[in-house]
Amino acid sequence: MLILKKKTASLLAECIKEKFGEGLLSSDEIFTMLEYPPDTSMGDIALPCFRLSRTLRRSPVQIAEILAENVSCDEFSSVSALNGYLNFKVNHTAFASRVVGDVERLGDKYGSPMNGVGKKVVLDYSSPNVAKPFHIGHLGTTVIGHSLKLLHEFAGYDCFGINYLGDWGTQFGKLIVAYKLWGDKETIEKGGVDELVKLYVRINNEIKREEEESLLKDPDGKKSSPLADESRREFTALEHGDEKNLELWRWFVSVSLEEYQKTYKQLGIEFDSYKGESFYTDKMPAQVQKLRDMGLLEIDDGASIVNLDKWNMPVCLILKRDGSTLYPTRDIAAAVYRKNEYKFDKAIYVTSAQQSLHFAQWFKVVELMGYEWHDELVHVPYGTVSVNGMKLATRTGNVVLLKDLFAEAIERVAEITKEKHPDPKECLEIAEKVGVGAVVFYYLSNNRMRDINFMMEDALSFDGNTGPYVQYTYARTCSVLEKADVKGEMTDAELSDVEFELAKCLSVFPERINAALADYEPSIVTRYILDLAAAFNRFYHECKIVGCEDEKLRSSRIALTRAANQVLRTALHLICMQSPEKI
RNA sequence: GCCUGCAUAGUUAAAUGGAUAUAAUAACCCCCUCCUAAGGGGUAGUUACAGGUUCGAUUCCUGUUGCGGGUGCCA
Repeated sequence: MLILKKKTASLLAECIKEKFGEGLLSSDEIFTMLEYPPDTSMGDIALPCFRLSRTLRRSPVQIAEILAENVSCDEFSSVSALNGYLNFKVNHTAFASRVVGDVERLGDKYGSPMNGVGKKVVLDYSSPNVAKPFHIGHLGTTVIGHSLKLLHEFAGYDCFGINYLGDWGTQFGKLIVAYKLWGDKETIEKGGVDELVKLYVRINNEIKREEEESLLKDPDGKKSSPLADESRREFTALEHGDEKNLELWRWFVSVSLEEYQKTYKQLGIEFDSYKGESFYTDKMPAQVQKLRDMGLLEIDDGASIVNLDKWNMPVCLILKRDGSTLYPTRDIAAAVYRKNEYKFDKAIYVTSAQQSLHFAQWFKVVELMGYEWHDELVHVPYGTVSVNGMKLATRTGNVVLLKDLFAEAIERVAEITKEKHPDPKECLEIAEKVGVGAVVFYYLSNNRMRDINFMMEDALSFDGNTGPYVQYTYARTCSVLEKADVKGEMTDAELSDVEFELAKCLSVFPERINAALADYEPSIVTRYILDLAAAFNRFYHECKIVGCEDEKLRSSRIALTRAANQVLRTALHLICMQSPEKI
């Protein structure tokens, strides 16, 4: 469709030159004015002539009429004027042949803009905190991040996915203390992260209790807790390389990671690096020193800050009063390390929109430090998740673990699947793809900036605009192709509207991919998939494919089905979904 | 206070400044002797408010209201 639009634009530019005079409008200008009519009965491509009215000094209606009479080409079956719009109807058969031919020729590269070749992108996403629950709140960064990675790979970029694990900080002091007091190796090896979380929650409660007690004893004094003090000591020991604590820490990390891997595996996600916060601890002092040397640091109330008044932002804290580092410090050090190590052309950070200010601040600091690559840093924020209308809160227990969510989805799907697929192994395989896919699809349907209210019933439903619907459609294309007697290729058989609409939908895929990349917006792909699935299903219902008696038409229809199959598979992959051949 | 995001059928969501604002869902009604009914078709129902820019505004600007987030020693 893109090519046709370009061709239309140059055709129009020439015609305008001829009828209205030299140098009025370039082909590129006209191209941006072309659009798709809301109703296909009007046409397939349209040029609104209102803006032309001033430069061409005629009424829009007249312009449309003049152009309609003077533009023609064999790609169009008709060119007509209507209310100031110039409408082009595309020749069905020729157009479909070309589109299907493109898909056939390019295969799983069809739709790729290929503008990332030779460039490198690092993506920072998912990044759960070790020994804390991996819950539904992490779904956004995980699937948006991975989808963006896949999209960039599709565009030819060399991609590097980083899971910036929250694997450092005072919580490990607490965990070490809790483990020494109440922990038990076997229980944790068996229970995994859940057991670590239990220990963490328990010690936090204990600390809170101790602090309250201390206040009761001495209402005017500072609250104190021996356990908290002990935790700080243990973390300091860890920082200083205490071998015993290091060993425990490594173990906590590996236990957590092992469990996260299971979820990642269900999603088909692999990371290229798991370098977490701990990795960058020794890389911060150099950056702090650089800030100091450049005179960017100010001491305010004992803390070291970078003043950002000029940019209408609050100060960026670099060092606490006690000299310890903060989140921005680590992010800056990590960015510098990654630039040197991976030589990225773009670094993408996928986090909740709550962190938008934080990113704006440290991006600015990086700029002030004179790193010329500051404009290669991109923050991709997304809206807050709530579940069934309630905010996520560990305290109130409104926390849904990702593994539980997926398990629930898989179980529900299996209920239906087992009727069609009695073999338990096959049933489970399908249920896993469809169950996980349902959740992912539901999440990625939304514009990422919108706050999402995760309604369990909707996320796990199978009707309408859902993951199961599109996967089912994909399986349907597979089933048709399996039954087809010939490979199928486009012929000169006359095509009806539904067939043409399907071809049109296929032709628009590259444009949607471009839009998704430009906006860092996977939901554009998700919505495209729905359009394509709907177009295919209508085609499927109205047209007999393998049973079609006209040999030429059958061949064309099979070819169309194969093209739909290819594009659905490509698109599903780009939003982290599997393409089951049977459902 | 300041900064920032969001506001569309009962509900969840679409709509590069363009034509009659799309879908899904819930409700009602059709379609399996037919390539997978997790499907297709039909009926009914929407742009928070007030201005402005424009030939034209759901879209851009200003203000109001409502909800969310951020705002110096958490990440």
